[in-house]
Amino acid sequence: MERQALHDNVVGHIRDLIVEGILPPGIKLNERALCETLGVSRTPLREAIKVLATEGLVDITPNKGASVSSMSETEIGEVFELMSALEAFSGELACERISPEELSAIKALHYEMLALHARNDLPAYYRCNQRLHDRINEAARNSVLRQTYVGLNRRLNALRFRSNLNAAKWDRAVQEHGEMIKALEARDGKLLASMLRQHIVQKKEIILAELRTADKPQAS
Amino acid sequence: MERQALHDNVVGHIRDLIVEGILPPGIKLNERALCETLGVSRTPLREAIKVLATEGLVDITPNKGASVSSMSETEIGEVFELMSALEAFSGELACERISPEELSAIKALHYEMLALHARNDLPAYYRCNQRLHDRINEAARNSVLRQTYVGLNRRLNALRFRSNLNAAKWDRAVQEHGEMIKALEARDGKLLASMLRQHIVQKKEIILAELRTADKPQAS
DNA sequence: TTTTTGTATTTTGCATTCAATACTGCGCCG
DNA sequence: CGGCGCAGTATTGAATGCAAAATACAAAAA
Repeated sequence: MERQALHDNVVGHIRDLIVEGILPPGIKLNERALCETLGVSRTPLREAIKVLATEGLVDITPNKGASVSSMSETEIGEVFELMSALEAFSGELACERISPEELSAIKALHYEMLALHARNDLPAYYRCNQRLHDRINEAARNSVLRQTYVGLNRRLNALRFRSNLNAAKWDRAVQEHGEMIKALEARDGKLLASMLRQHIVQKKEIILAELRTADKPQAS
Repeated sequence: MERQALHDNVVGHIRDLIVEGILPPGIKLNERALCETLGVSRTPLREAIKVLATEGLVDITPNKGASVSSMSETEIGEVFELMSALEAFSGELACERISPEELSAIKALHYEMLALHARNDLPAYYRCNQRLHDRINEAARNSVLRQTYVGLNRRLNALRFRSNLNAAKWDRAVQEHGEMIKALEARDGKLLASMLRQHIVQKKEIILAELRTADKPQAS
């Protein structure tokens, strides 16, 4: 194993632990414990934590240590809001730049999602959905946009809201996807952009509403 | 001075050196030298470098050290492209959320810019311009958007293209600003967004063209 | 003269060590 | 009985030390 790989691996490893939900939001990161888990000393580990903090996945409190970032409701809303703009912009660019092969791949994913919807397999549907949006983002052919998108997406994934969509909303999301694919095929950038934006805003509303109903009962 | 402040100060300090152009793109960051300049040991310095690398201001080559990031022409174009979307979105949100005071402040900046334009003071105009766009971005009231915007802006500022706009283009930019202010006053989000986007795309074209003419002569 | 190769020096990456701050738990006092 | 203070411990932040890699340089051979 190369020498520098160590540091980057540590970043990637901890990031995975966070995004996979193994390290849930708010949990304290004990340096010593993580060192033993990852088999490295504190120096590279601390470097990794600083990096993850700049990525927004970790919060550092001076002299008190680091913890997995737990976003406030408003911050979650803000991330979704920005995501809506990035998705919309991705869609618009994708309409100009997508290749036939990429379009086919996206259509294939869409059909896969139709199947998963019919089969009522929500987790697989989510994974497929993520991949589809990723493909659109990649089709925009802008690596800076891509980086930004991926970074924000990780912050959201770290929160692990696998919302259990009710049937009506799921149906609607599927239908929206269908229309979005049509717009992409027609290379109608403006239309796709506005649909994607609306789609994400919708998602934001659903998840924020769910967060509120999930928190309130505990308080009462 | 607090204990943790040290690390963050190191990040801020080096970042300033880069954004101010004291450390120009491509230059190698000698750890030992920087340690002496900043009066810290290598540990916090290296942490800072890793952070700056995640911010995109520094490139790290394994076992070879760090250097101030020098973007390719395509990458610069990509950053501008994303900026155009962020500015547009900021404008749209600002139209919904801006306070009368914020609007007044922006109008004041605009008038200041008119004066500077008349006085032909380009550097001051640029600073004012930057502040105006910052204010719009802040008026969008989305801290995540703000963070992303600031980060990208720093990467561009590090490149230090203080382009010496010809009169016609400068006039045009000033006029566009006037129209943008009108749209903001009218709370016409869609209009402001499209204008801002066009404005930044314009800026991108100007700067990329200038980069090409600045590079080609050296090669020939 | 140019290239190549072997060595010395520098520089990077990581581990360890040291200092300072925060937490814990126990006794003491109110 | 409960709150407060103080010692002890743990944990964080930074400096130092050490091994591996890269660079620089010089001498020798083509």
